[in-house]
Amino acid sequence: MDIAAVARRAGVSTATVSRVINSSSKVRENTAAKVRAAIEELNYRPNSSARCLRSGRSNLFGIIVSDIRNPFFPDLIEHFELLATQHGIDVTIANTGYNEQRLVAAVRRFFERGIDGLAIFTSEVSNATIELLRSADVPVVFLNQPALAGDFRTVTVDYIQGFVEAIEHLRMLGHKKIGFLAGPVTQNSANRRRKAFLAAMKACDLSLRDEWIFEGDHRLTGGRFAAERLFTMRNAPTALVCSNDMMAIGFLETASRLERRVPDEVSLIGFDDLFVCEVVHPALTTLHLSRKEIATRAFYALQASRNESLEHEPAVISPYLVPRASTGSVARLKSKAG
Amino acid sequence: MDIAAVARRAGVSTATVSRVINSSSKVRENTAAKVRAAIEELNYRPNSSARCLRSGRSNLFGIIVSDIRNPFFPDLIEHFELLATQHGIDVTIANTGYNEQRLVAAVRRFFERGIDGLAIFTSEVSNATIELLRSADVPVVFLNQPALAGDFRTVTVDYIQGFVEAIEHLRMLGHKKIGFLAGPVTQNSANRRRKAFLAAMKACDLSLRDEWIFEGDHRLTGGRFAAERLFTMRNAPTALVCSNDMMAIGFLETASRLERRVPDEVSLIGFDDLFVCEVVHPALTTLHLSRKEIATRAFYALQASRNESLEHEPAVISPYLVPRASTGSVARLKSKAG
DNA sequence: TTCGCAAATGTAAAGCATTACATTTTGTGC
DNA sequence: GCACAAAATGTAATGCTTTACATTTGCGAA
Repeated sequence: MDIAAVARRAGVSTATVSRVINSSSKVRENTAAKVRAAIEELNYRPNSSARCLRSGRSNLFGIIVSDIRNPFFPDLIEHFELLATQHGIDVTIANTGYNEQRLVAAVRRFFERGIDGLAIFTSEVSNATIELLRSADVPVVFLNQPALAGDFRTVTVDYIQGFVEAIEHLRMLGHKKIGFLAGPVTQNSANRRRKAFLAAMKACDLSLRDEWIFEGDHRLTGGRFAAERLFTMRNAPTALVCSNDMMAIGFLETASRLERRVPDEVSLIGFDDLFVCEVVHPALTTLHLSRKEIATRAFYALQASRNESLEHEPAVISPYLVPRASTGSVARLKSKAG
Repeated sequence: MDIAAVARRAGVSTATVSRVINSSSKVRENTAAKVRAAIEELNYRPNSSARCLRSGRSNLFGIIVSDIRNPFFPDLIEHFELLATQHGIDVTIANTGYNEQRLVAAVRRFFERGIDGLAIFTSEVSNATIELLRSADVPVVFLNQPALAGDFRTVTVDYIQGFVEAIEHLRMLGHKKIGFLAGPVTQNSANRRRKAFLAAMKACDLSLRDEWIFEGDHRLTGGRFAAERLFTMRNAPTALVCSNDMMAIGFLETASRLERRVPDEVSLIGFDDLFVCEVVHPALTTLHLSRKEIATRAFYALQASRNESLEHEPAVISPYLVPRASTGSVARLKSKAG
């Protein structure tokens, strides 16, 4: 059941069979039909190792995420995979668990397999990794690494605009003491969010105290710790914006355990809009970030790289606020306190 | 940067280099060291297409899940991938979205890539698919397809035992009118859960009315609809066991929207123990199903197949009850009603 | 009918690692 | 120092497809 068998059966050469399979050059319709019939009858499937070895193309895209347990990423994966499959491209996935070592290992493995494109949806990207990526001649697209836009394609999120929207929303509700639950300093994507938040606060003419910035880890745990801290500090912020939903959800969980009420005691805003936001209590106000759009932009960026179409306009995604029950008027809060 | 370059640099033949890489036969330590040095210096990485083509081994396992958005599966994937990586095996993932077509397509693609093992964590498995799997000589392991245990390795969940535990728990709380929110009839795994629930009810000497069985889809939606039905029916069950957590969570969401109280008006039990169970309101009582154990058993089943070790004992996983806030005493319920 | 050109098809090399088999080296016992 | 078995290494074929280049076919014009 190799290509030679098909060729014999169809009474043509292997080259012709190959041409039919790849539609790489014209074959008379008559001949093509015979070949297709033979393929069908023998139930032939080309061996992708051989194809990849010979042609240098694998028809395989790699996608690397930092935390597959964060529902943000499965969404991203699903959209990306669907799109790729529609284009006849396979996708292979790696999860780093926020670990740079695992990222490098994954990149190596992918390169050995000769992937044709690589989407990196993680933030822990060291210089060594960048070098590694540069050395291989493979199209790469990053999420939220605008600093790399010179060398690689990028899809970035307009965090500032998103945070401004969140802060405006809180201000309308009367909040002035707004805190931020940040991601780990070791991740440059988390740092971008942090900086964007500061910039947004400045843009909104609000001042931010150092002790209103809480350090987190982008997982549930980070939110849990932050809640314990916030509810025991004096002069706590009346509203907290979180760097992602997972932490906001962890915050809610602990708040509920401590019998503290959101938004009555503190208003909370997340980031991402995971499906869980609708089912937690109270439903979480958050900034929606479209996974479909990110996946689509990333995918086409890779396709464009492959086709040497060199227009290099970085895609920018705008999040937007989805108001739910976790944010409330500061007046209500004060009346309770007083 | 092919193997010949390494061989030249180390002053040996390509065969020797290959032997060092694969530790396939003895090489004098002295020689091996030279080879390793050459590999290091040239930063050589073997081309996996060539290896796979020649050896017939790809060092690649495939894993297919039915719904990557259901947090159950990312957990499974993470554990499986971690284990595989530790054993030097790559993992490639496909998501079917409960669609049999996509399952078949994924299997085909995987076979073309010459995967060495395939873990199928989906339930929509048709006979045509079984045939396809049988025709290829690749180790396969299924989750919850005990009917296939004759032909393939399987990991199964002891649903009956799990449901008995859930029902006993409810009975202790005084419930006798217990309903079931089932998964789609088109999935045989869902059917197994349904049958197991019926068996468990019988084992507990409880009777079950037909109208207390709700049809769902194993996603949030199914739970939402079920809640709307249950809260408007007369003679509704006082407790509801769900075929999975996603539906239970959808149920909670709609209950909250309808301002109906769980467990005051109805007790709710889920299945899986997703991370969200702790953060929804009320926290969801559920049956914990260990993803780590499933992943581990499945992985070693594949490894065993590869090594021709033919002991064929199907692994059985026992879920256990995790009581949380969504189940309550029926007395409390009656006092409210009365 | 014949010529010439473009289109279609065929031939065979190449891509890179593994491995059966052949050959050389090493080490042991005398 | 020699013979011989065992261990280490080398040679070259092999896996399957793609593709550069060579050849044949088809077709319109003369």
